[in-house]
Amino acid sequence: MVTKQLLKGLPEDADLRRADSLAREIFSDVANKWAFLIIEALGERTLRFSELRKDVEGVSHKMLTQNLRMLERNGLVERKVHPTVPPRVEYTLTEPGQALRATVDGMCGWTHQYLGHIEDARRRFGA
Amino acid sequence: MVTKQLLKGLPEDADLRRADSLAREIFSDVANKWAFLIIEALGERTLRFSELRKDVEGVSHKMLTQNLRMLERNGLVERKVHPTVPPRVEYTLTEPGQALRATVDGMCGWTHQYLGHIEDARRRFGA
DNA sequence: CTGAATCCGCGGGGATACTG
DNA sequence: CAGTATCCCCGCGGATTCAG
Repeated sequence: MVTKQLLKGLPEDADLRRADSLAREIFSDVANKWAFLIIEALGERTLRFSELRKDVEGVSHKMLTQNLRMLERNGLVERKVHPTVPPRVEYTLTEPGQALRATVDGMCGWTHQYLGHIEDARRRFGA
Repeated sequence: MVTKQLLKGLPEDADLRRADSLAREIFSDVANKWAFLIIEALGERTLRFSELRKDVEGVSHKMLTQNLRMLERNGLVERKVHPTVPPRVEYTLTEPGQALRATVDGMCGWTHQYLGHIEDARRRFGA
């Protein structure tokens, strides 16, 4: 199983362990609510900071910048600054970002599909 | 786009809004690092609490219980208690859980595939 | 408009101890 | 072994301010 190797750090070899720890780090970075919502919001579009702020409901100024920096650092979004006044900054998913979006979309679909199941489960759990 | 409706709460109709807010809630619950790692660890296997604790590296006792409760509440994992002594509790992914695992697996694959890209991006960002 | 920096409160989350 | 409860602290994350 590919994921076992990815996530569990078999102590075979120094390089493998490095890659593995890096992978876990990336995983921790990206597997968070805001990152997902941002990726989803971007989709195939290019959006400005302020537009993202509106689209990603409930995100604070700070969290948005923070996550955008993180995504940029990992090469998931590209940040393009237009040196106008007032400044205009646009964010776009890179190819790796697009690839991950497929996963996020999958999760959105999943949520839709199982909304009913989940509501039921919650009712049952309430007891 | 299905996800837009899912994540942005179009104010059409009361039921739609309810479903949407629920969806966002679920999304917030599940889109977190520990939940993903737990789902990944469970895979097709059934694991005991202590086994999970070992497999999901770095998770604390508290976080594990907390996330397991959450996943159980949402019907993603089934919790089976064997009334023996000492007690034995086993966790298994339900069908919805399995379905979501496909997504999580996708993300693991993605991480593998783009490890190189990401390392490069980080180096570039360092400047 | 974008974003860095600062302040600060609250809660996430670890450690520990205790029950069944 | 599994789970709950308590304590406590650090850091997330919101609000605000200042800069470019």
